[in-house]
Amino acid sequence: MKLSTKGRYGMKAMLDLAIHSNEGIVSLKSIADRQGISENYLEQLFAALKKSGIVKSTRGAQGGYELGAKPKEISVGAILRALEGSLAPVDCVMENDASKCSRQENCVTRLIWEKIRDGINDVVDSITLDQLIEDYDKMSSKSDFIYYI
Amino acid sequence: MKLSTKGRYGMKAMLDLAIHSNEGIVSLKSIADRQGISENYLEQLFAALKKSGIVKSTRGAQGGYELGAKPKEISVGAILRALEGSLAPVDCVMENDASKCSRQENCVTRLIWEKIRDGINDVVDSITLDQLIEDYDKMSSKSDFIYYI
DNA sequence: TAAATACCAAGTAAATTACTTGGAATTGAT
DNA sequence: ATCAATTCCAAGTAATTTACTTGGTATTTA
Repeated sequence: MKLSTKGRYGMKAMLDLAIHSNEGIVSLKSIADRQGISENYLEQLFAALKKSGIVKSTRGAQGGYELGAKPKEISVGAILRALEGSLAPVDCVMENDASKCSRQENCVTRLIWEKIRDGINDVVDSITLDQLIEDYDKMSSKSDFIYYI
Repeated sequence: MKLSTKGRYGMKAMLDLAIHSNEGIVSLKSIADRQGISENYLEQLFAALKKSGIVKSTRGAQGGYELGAKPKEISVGAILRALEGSLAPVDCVMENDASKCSRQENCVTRLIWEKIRDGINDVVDSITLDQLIEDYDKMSSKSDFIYYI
């Protein structure tokens, strides 16, 4: 039940992008340098994020990425699902998928998986990027030290 | 963010054990046969369950397993944690662990992981085996078909 | 025209998962 | 006393997944 590096790095990168987006378009190289993530690997993550409309890109020199919507409209859930796929704990309760097993109506353990799925979705969909930016600003103003993302 | 077969099979097996425990001690072979899981693999799962006190064993012929506590006292969370380890989505927010990173105090993404962890724990710790047995009994009485676990 | 960037497809080493194999130890039934 | 049924235990292994890397092409600005 662990997130992969896709979710972890992607979340860090998205927060980094959000925090630096007042400076205009942000290159992957700058995110990679600040966050200590491989730039080539970030490319793959941002391809997925772009496909979901969470970021938009500008090609060419001085190009880079920016948020695809307002921070308030981008949830942690959307980011994680773009990167990790459905957050359902087992395939048989994936939201949209057809891989539902034949036992679906009469399965007791299925009830458990649905509750876990809903619990996770409720949490991640209730947190938006702007809340995290706020958290970051608070930490920045309080601490003398560097404020990690 | 998927459960492994340990969690999935183990949960099924535990429910099977709970439902059949009125018939006395239950052998792994019988669980394996009913649930279509490899008996040898179940052994590994039950070793972990036993270590956590969730089941207790009787060796020798006519031996097997029984619940280590009343169904009401065994939560889905305890079962899943025995089999999968901590349900925290990333290592840095594992409940008991020392692998906390140096940034712990000033990390914004950490706040996300903690909320997800707490959301999952709240759900799984609130479901107990006796509730699932009740669900199973309800399904059994309503449906003409077989009532899967 | 050159540098900086996004975009793309494939390859790969390491780790993890999902088991299997081959036993030894224990116990109840005959 | 023996045998069959069981738990218990340690290793081995094939397949899959993860976490990248490599080696480009396309696009845009300076």
